[in-house]
Amino acid sequence: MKVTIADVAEKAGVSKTTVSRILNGNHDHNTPETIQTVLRVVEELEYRPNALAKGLKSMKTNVIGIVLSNFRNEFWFNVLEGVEDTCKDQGYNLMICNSDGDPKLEEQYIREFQMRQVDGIVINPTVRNQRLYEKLMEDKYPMVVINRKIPGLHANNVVVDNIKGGYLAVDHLLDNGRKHILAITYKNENISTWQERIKGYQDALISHGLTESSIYILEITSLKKAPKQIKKYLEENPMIDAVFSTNNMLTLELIEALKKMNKNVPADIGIVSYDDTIWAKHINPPLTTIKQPSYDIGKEAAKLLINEIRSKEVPTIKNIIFQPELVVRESSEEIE
Amino acid sequence: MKVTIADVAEKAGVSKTTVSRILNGNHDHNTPETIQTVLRVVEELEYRPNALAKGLKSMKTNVIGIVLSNFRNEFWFNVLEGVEDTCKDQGYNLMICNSDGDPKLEEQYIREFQMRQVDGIVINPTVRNQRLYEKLMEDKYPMVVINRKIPGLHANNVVVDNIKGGYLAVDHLLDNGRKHILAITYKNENISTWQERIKGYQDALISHGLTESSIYILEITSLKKAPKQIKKYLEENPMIDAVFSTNNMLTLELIEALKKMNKNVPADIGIVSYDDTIWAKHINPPLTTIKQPSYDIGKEAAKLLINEIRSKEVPTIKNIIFQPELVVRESSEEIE
DNA sequence: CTGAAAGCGCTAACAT
DNA sequence: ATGTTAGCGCTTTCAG
Repeated sequence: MKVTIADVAEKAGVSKTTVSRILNGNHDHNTPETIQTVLRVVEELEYRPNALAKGLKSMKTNVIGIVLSNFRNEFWFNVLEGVEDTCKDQGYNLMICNSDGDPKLEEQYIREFQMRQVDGIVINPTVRNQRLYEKLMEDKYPMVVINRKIPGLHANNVVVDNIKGGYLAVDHLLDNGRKHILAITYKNENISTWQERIKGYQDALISHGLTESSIYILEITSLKKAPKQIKKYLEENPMIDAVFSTNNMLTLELIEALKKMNKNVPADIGIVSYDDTIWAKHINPPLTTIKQPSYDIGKEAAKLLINEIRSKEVPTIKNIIFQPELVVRESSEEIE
Repeated sequence: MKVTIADVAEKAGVSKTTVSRILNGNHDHNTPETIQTVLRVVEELEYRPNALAKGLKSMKTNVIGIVLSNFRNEFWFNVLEGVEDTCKDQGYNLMICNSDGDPKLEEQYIREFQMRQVDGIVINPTVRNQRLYEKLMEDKYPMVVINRKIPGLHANNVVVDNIKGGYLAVDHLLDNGRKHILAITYKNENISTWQERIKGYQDALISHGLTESSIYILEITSLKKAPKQIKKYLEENPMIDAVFSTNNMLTLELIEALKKMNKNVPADIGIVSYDDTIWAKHINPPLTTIKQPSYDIGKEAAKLLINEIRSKEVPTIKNIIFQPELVVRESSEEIE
């Protein structure tokens, strides 16, 4: 049978109140002997407080929920690691789920988090549940939005400067003599990240004196079909001499396509990819990438959230923007 | 303010019991009108049952915990995806944490899970908390051990046949004309996985008529130092013409080392790696790998666990062994 | 310095 | 067909 606080109290010959107080560090006014006894009995009985009962009273669970949109990308694991580390340090546990980009699922998971009295949530939003997001804000439910921005929502936000990322990538390619740069994106969703990366792409073109006619954008809708789509596009646009890939999984498919076309990287086509994954430098040729501080994103997001949860007054909304970084390798090498 | 079942009951003009019954589907004996009214009020008030209170009564939380030992390996993400999918289907939520191979942390996390009344746990054990594991079994705490075996523990277990994996890899290399095969392992822990893979390696050597003198094993203790360690070993043992890498992250370092030594793969050194990661086929050259059904491991483990949680009688302990698969690519190509 | 008692939100006998 | 009541295990006034 489960041992409860009553069992401890009885065996120690004190009241539940006393046990509770001692276990929660409110023993300013307890006899050292009482404390000793209680702690000993707790040991003997291997008493573990029931967090459910505790939470029911205090309405705090010390659990935070995180809704991701994807379990397939290394990026998210680094983010998770950051969140986990912070949670561990601060005494929180993590409930994790994956909306898989589905707004229905996202809503369901958030509801479940709320029912479970999760203290707050970190979310990479599908950006398709505007009413829900607004409701959460109205209810002052502690929340941190990561990676994407929700248009018109004044919420805690931890993102990377994606315009900058796109700019860095394309500016670098142009500097290295590339003239006709194709940008490829994954999934046609209303998602700020790749739109901003494309914005950066365009900014770079403009700042190098290029015009609209130099804009080449290909939207990939499915990873499986990607190699074919890319191949087709490159055949139809033979002037392309570089590709800016806004997604690291997509880059692998791009390379596949180029291999099939017998195109050489970087001689024929230069590449800059997004996210400095563990394999980026081992690919042939080693990839130039835009590196995002994924671990720090997770770490900061969790800190921000826990801060908001703990603060008594209404906390100020914070907007943290991390800077991406260009990591130069062979795939974007200079051509004359 | 939070709306509770009492608020709903009052506004609907019925008792809490009635609301509870209707919300939980026990409305065999309720007037259709009552049901209507209650559901309407629930809508209006946006009532969400408090899972904490519910759990406190029923001593079931519909949460399962999972303790991983690592967030850095793609393998685990696939496992997680499998677990998640099953949980979603079965109405469970997931609490995830990362022991990082540290037995202290592992113990702490399991304790927290228990305090939170998590219904059961899936664990990739550090295999260093024997007493704890035994205690969990004695307490009949629903548990499924994945990926590794805990010596002497008769627990639910979902693993891949690692001996087979090692055998497949090395048998293949020998068939393709390799004579001196080095096996590299990561971390010197008491861990069944790589020990078994090494066992398979040895079995393959023996079945090809080779003796102890053909055994080459290198234990890497740190990923960072791996390239140097490997380089040194290969220089000291120039007869080596193939490497069986028991860990996919290690393979990347191996390739790094070979690159520095100007060794050609597969001409000079053949490679078989473990885990068919997304990048394996995009590496130069494309890697021959041992593929593990990681998603299915997660899926089965979760099913097994939920089964045990739900079964009334004492459930039989199950031991599921998945078979690995050899995926042949260029890195292990035949030599004369 | 310690205890009694109320109550967090919900469910489930046990009435009616 | 519905309501009353007694807890689940814990914290927290309020009293002593």
